[in-house]
Order: sequence, then C-alpha cells, then structure tokens
Amino acid sequence: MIDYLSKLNKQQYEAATTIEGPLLILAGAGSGKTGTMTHRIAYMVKDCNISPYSILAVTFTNKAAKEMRERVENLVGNIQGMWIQTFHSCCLRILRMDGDRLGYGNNFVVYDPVDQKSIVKNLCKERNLDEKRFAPAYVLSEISKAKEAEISPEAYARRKGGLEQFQVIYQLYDAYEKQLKKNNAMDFDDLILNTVRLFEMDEEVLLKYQNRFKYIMVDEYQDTNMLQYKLIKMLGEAHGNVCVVGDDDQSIYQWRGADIRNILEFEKDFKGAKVVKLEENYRSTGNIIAAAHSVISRNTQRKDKKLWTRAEDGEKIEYYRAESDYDEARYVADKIKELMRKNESLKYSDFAILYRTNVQSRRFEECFGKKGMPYQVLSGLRFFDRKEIKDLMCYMRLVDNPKDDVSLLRVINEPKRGVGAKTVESIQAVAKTTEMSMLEAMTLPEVMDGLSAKASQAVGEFAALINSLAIEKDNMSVADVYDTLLVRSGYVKALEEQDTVENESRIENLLEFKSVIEEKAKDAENAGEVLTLASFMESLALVADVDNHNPDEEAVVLMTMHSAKGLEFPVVFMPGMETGIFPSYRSIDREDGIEEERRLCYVGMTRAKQRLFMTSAETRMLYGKTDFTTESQFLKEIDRKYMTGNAVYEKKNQGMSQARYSPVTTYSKGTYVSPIAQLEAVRKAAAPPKETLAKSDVQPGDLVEHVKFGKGTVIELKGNIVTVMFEEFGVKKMARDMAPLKKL
DNA sequence: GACATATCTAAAGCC
DNA sequence: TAGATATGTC
Repeated sequence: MIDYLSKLNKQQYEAATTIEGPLLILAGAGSGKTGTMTHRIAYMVKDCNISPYSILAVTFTNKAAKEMRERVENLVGNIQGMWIQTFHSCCLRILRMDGDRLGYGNNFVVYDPVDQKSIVKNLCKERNLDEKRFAPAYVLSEISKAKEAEISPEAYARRKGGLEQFQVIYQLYDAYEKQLKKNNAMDFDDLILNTVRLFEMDEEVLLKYQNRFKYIMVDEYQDTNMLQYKLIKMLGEAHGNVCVVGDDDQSIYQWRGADIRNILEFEKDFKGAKVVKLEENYRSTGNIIAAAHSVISRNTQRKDKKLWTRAEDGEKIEYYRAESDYDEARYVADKIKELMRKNESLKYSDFAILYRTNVQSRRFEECFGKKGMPYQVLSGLRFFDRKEIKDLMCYMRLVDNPKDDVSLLRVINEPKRGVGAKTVESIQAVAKTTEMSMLEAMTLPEVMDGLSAKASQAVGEFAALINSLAIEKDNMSVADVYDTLLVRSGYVKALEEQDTVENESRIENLLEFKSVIEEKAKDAENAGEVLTLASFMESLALVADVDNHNPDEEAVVLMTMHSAKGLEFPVVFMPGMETGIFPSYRSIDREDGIEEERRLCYVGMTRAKQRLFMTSAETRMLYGKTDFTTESQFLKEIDRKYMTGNAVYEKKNQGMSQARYSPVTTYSKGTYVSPIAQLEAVRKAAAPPKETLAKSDVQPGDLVEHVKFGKGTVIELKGNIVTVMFEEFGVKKMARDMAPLKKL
C-alpha cells in the first residue's frame, strides 16, 4: 500500500517507519543510508501527517544537506518549513533570529579560519611572543578545544594550572574572545557554542525550538562533538524523537574533535532507544566486503555488526609491491589501461586512487601526465580558501562593513601598492587612540602627513575606492561591485603583469567566483528578491564546496581516503600501504590512533564496487630523501583468502626504515635541531659549489642547466627574476629563483 | 618597501 | 622535495 517504501529491505523499512522515540540507525558502508533517511522523512510527512515544519534534519556538509533536500523533495514534493541544514547553518539561523540576548548585534559576521589566524597572529605580535612556541595554528587549536568543551578563558587558566605556557594561551584566548565580541563576530565554534548558551540561558527560546522541532534527525552521528551532542540533546529532551544515523566504523574525524562515545553510548544517553542495524551492503563484491571486515573486526572499540552482501565474491583484491614510488604509479597507470582494454564499458572516471596524504598525488600526476591519461586531483585546498578568492571576499566584506579591520588588514597591500608594515602600524596607532576604524583613520591628516608621497597616494586611493563603493553598493549589483573591485584595486592587473601558470589559474578562479555571484543573483531573482552584498556575504559564510568531485568529468579521480568518504567507484587503488604512511607515523604509538587509521582503511576499501588494488613501494622518496619502507600492518590483517599478488610481507622485513619514524632529538648548545634540519645541513655541505648566473648573462631562448632540475630554456627576464622552463617539468611548471644556473 | 635568499618543516579538512 | 616564512639586501 505504501509503494514508495516497497524498495526498502526489512531493516531499512523498520528504520524508516520508526518515528516516535529515540532511534539509532547503525548504517554500514553502502547500506542505503541516505535512501533510508529520506524515506523516513517522506513517511513522516505522507503517512503520519507530520508537518514538514516540525522536522529538523542535521548534516555535516552542505553537500549532504543539499542531496538530502533534493531527494526528500523528489519523494514528497513541497517541503516548505522543513529544516534540512548543516549544524552550523542551523545554529546561524537560530542565532540570527534569537541571538540578541547574547549581546551580539543580529548582523554579526562569521569569521572563518583565515580570519581567526590573522587575529591570533596580530595578538601574538602585539605581545612580542615567540612565533614558534605560540604558532597561531597551535593557539587556535587550544582555543577551539576549549570552546568545544565549554571552557571559558578563565576556566582554561584555572584548569591548566600555573604553567607559563598556558597562562600565555589564556591571555590570547581571552583577548581573542574580546576582539571577536568587539567586532561583532563569531567563529565557527561560536555558532554552536552560542546556540547552546542561548538555550541554557533562555528557557523560552529553548521551548520555542523544542516545540517546533518535534522530530529530529542527525546524519553522520559518529562525527558529532560534545557541543553538537549537547545541542541535539537539549532540543530533543522534551519529546525524545531523536533519530541518529551513523557508523562507528567510519568514524575518521576524531582528530577534528568528533567524539565516538556519542554514538557508542547513544542508548545510555537516550533512554528507551531502539537500535536498527543496516548490514546489507549494496555496493561491493563479496571479497571486498569480507576483506574489509577482516580488517575492521580487529578494532576493540566498536559496535558489534557485520556487513554482508548478496553479490558474488568477484575478483580477489590485488596487491602489488612496487620497487619504488615511481614504479607504483606506473603500475597503477598500466593497470588502468589494461582494465579499460579488457572491459570497454570502463571509463577513466570509474577509477579512483585513494591515498593517505595529499603529497602522494604527485607521482601519479607526473606519470599520468606523461602517459596522457586524464586525471583530476581533489586537493585539500577548498575554493574559498584560495588566496585570490579570499582576498576578493575581504574586499567585498570591507565594502559591506567598512569597520571590518580584519579584512582591511588583509587587502590593504594586496596587490602590492606600497603600503608596508610601517604605514599599517601608523594607521593602527591612530585608529586606536581615536577609536575609529582603520578605514576612517587612514585618511586623517595625522596619518597622511607622516607618509611618503607614494604611500599616501596609495592609501588615499584605497580609501576612496572602498568608501565610494560602500556608498553606492545598494545601487549596484553585487557583480558590479565585484568587477569594480577587481579592476580598480589593480588586482587583476597585478596578476596579468606576472604571466605565470599559477596566475592564469588565479584569474580563472576569479572568473569562476563571478559566476558564483551570478548564480546567487539568479537564485535571489527567482525568489523575487534582489541579491544584496550583505546577503551574498552571508550566504558564503558557511559554504565551501564549489569544487567537489565531479563524477561527469572523464578523468581518473585522485583524492585522500578522508575525502572519499561517502563516495563509491567501480575500481579503487589504495597506494602507499606502508608503515609510517598508512598507518601514519603520527598515529603508530597510540592504540586509539591505530584504530582510527584502521577505520580509515575500512572506509577506503569499502569505496570499491568491483575491484580493489593495494600497493606499496620498497623505496619511497619522502621529504627529498629516498628510504626503504615496511609494509603496512593492514595488509597482514586482510585474510589471505581474499587477496592475491606478489606479497612479500610474510618474509621477515628488515626494519631499515624504522629509524626515520622515530626521529632522534638532538640538542646542541641548548638549541633544538630537528633531524630533518641536520640531514639538510649534511647534504648542503656535500653539495657542489653554486654557479650563479646573472640576469645579464642570458636572454630568452638560452639553454641553461640547473644543478638539480637539469636542462631548461630561459623564458623571460623580468625584474630580477629569470624564468626558466625545465624539460622535466613539461609545460606545466616554471621555476624562479635560479641562482645555481649554468649557461650551456 | 620590494625582492632575493636562507631556513624550516612535513596528516587528514567538515562548517 | 617543495612550500611557507624569516631574514637580508638594495
């Protein structure tokens, strides 16, 4: 009678039709998790007469939220009033509506990690702190950890005791919080933390949301942290209709603060919880599932469950021990060609190479490039983290809010316009005494008079550009503001002047960004609105995924196992199965570290639908040094029955490489010298003397030779830069800084 | 202030 | 090795 549910298996059906009370859905890899969740929502609306308005579904990524929204819409049609959101966007919405009680203006801005870093950097500079001991990344991770545990700066100071190190961090944490408050800004952690605070402080607000969201669903529950757990707990307490979906075996983000106890102890936290296990896998062959199980079952901290499949056993997993990292890449490339020859239905995009660290992509890129095989690398760097995008966003943010000193600092000398540290300091000093924003302060005579002609002109033009746009912004489209900034800031011109491949791609990215603006403008138009600069900035605050994996592109996919979570490919390669790489050397001395690596291995293996290949290399170049390697323990953990290949790992492996993973700490004259620095020093002493080439010695077209890079051709001379293209790099790369060059 | 050179360091990345 | 950042030089 309910035909849209007829495609579900028994467990899926049970999960989708259990609506009242706490429910834990343990959804194994490839078990039809998203389908079950969307059908559950459809069932609520269509068969239980639950208003979409009462439903809250929370995910971690925009992509997941978008996919869920689309699939639910397909099933039930209009879902107006339903919240399908990421944790952060959900909290942002709540805080915009009801956050005034916390003392923030409701137009607060959201600072991303780049902003956070620049604030901490400035705080360190003001205090003249050692930038090694108090690296921004370290300070921020302490701050973030504290916030996730709801530890205030004062509590942090008390808890960490009197150690000077932590006293300083306390001071920074405290100053950081004050600055954010002063700037009317929140960071990502604050979005969750402040929502929890709001609920704790104002019962009325909490009640409002408890009454509204009578049915709550949480995706990827194994990835929640303490604060997110608390948020859900508070919202769900009144009615207990909390359904969480996840897989403890796929918890691979503990290093990012995820607390696996949330899923392991759900039944304790939510009394009377029902548990449904989705254990039938619809993705992979029998051998792949069995092999993956033989690995993951070694973990001690996990819920008891076992994936199974009706599919055939399929081919065994193939293992190849390559001679070197070069040979490893060659093997993979040849294998892909061979498989495509044998099976005409296979396309390049059916193959994925899933590695542990991003640097591993390099060998594959070189090899694929040489063989003319198409590939796409999904790197860790997100579109909106790219420098040029971030720069332009800061320009726009500054126009939108001229008081935003954080953004101003970022772009005041970007592109280089002759406004250096000295000038910036003098502006900051005046801004502080007059309590003005830097933009206001920079045109005052007391600043201008102290500047050189060049600097004062640059400062004047910069201020005029921002101020005029700030006045005109409401009469202009966002795209026009953007174009004006691109041109009048001189940003594009600066990129064009230095004609390198990198800059070309920067310009491409800036164009891509414009199409993002135009897209948003169109969306707004369709909704009968006009896109304002403010709403555009707002919509970007929590968005990051413009360059996600594009399955339609005819290319082999290269990415980390982390980013492959949730995806699937007919053929998967897992290279670098070596101790130190996978499992990572940073994790091998802790059992919980190894367990997380093992889960990652499980995630990688279960991405494969038909074929799975694992490889390792006897020698690998790492950090500029070639070393012998030891095979990963995970290879040994796979039951022999499911695997073939030239495995040599049963032989005793002489642990030649062990030394490099347990670096010796050496102290000389009280200063620490890292082992890598020591090696570098030795190598440098042994290096041949440099032959320096003056710019006047060559002209474009000349053949030159570099000690390390080999032969190349001079492309151009500009300023003091000699740009040489080296044969070995092909057309793709150019190099600068060519001091040790010999003319041929 | 801008560019050149030296030095250091190296995991994964959601919002 | 290669990128990011600190330091040095013009």
